[in-house]
Amino acid sequence: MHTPAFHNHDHAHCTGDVMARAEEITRANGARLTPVRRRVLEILLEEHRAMGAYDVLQRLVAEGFGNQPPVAYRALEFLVDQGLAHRVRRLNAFTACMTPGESHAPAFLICRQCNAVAEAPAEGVRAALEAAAAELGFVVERANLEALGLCPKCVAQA
Amino acid sequence: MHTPAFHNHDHAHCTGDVMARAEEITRANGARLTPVRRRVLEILLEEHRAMGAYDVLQRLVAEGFGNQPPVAYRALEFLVDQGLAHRVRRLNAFTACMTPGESHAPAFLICRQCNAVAEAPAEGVRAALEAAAAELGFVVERANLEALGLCPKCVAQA
DNA sequence: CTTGACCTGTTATGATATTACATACATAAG
DNA sequence: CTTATGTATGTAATATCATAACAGGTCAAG
Repeated sequence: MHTPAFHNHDHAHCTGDVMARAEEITRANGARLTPVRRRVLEILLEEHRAMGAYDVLQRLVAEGFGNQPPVAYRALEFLVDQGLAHRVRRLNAFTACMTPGESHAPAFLICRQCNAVAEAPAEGVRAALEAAAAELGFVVERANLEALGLCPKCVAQA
Repeated sequence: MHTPAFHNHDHAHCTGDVMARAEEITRANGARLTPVRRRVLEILLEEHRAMGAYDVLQRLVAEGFGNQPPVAYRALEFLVDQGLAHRVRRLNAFTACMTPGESHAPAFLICRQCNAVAEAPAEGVRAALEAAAAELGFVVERANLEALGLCPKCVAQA
């Protein structure tokens, strides 16, 4: 499961918003939100969880798109490049970005008990990371911030 | 290449130190630093860079250890569990930890130009991450902090 | 010296990701 | 309108990374 912050929300509404933002962003970047790409983003939003490339591919096949891995990987890579999706490396998976265009470098909180994944706002974390990098003269362009631990529910149980 | 902080240092010396610390740490944890495990750690220290499991395996084979992937993966997993090595997910690779036993949750700085990897001290980053997680009631146990960007040399060139 | 826990080796397979090339489509220049 | 150009898609083949399952070996405690 992928929740924006371990609580419920108006799902259909947020999906519509994000797709609209996606249109704007890609247009602004001079990129094309083609059918496969759009569909992959919709799938990520619908499923609302971290999905493997092959999971996405299965859905695409069922809808008549190409059935080879590159079809999924290319669309996913495009979405990540546009800031519309994120790659969660710990899970070999991808999720739709819930706040495209805004504060980037979110942190992902992954529950080792129930596998829930939440996207946490991480401006402060990014700032700290850039500061630490700057100490060494390193310029950060992108970051993967992933934490493994226990979500609120599983903390309560334990 | 894996450098501790994008600059030179006394390599043989740091390797010896780390091995000694490794002995202490595993003994303290009631774990056994067996020949394969010790050798894998030495290999990581010698090569001084992020190595894939299969790279490590090749070295092991050449030295008469088992030649199947689990041999490498198990030793590497052990070292990671003991805090003697880190997994860099972005590279599907592992590196020896340069400061075992100390401040953990280092951040990795990966140069997209020359592929150098540096381990940066990241207490501040970890603190910020834990704070952000705490906001959502999430308890962080482990974290992968990986930044992609440009190292000092490559910044200078550009 | 036997038991139980853990470590190692091996087989087999699964899961993830990319390279290379062919085809199709969009856009803009002629 | 046609052609040239860049970009996107489809497909085959393969590379790379990782784990499950089981057999045999080692070691220390009782």
